Amino acid sequence: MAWTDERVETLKKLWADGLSASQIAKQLGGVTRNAVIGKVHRLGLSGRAAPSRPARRPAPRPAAVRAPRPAAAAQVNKTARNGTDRKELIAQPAPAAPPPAPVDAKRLANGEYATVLTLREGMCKWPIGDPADSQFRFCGHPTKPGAAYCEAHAQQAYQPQAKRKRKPSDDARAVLDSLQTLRRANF
DNA sequence: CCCTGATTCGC
DNA sequence: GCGAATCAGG
Repeated sequence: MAWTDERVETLKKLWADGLSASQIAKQLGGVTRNAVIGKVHRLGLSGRAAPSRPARRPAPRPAAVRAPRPAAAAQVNKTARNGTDRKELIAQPAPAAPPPAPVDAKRLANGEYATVLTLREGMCKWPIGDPADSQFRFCGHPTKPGAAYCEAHAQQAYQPQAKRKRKPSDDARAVLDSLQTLRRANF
């Protein structure tokens, strides 16, 4: 992607607006943040009014002492690095409904609870109780093929990040609720 | 680890 | 001139 007059103007404006090089690169498209920074320097735009952080100016490294860059290794890494740089952000769906209450552990055919020794594929691996306690066991309810947890605990385990945004007081209540649930399960 | 800008140098 | 690789740091 060439630096057309229009793209250069956009670059100048966004840079003056205080956007970071990576943000400008995303907005322009077809360039990396390195390309943007390189262009900024060639245009003589480096050094802005109010960057989020002042750019430090350390002592320049002596070129003669600097280790040579391995060109071959650079080529190998190019694809992966570009893939990382161009990664697009995907909009997150709306938060899910609150998770259901935890389930009681399932008893096995012999009346015991699932332990680390008896837990099998297809059994919910949700831990219940203190792992150091002899009463420690696993949920043990059936899972979908390949799933680590039963439906209820899967919802508990895989909550969207967004819906965890609550008031601190609510978080404290959730902790107390969890402790009471554990007590009920163990004693 | 995420991110920031700065610099070098092969192309 | 361009920008990937790298550096130096928050």
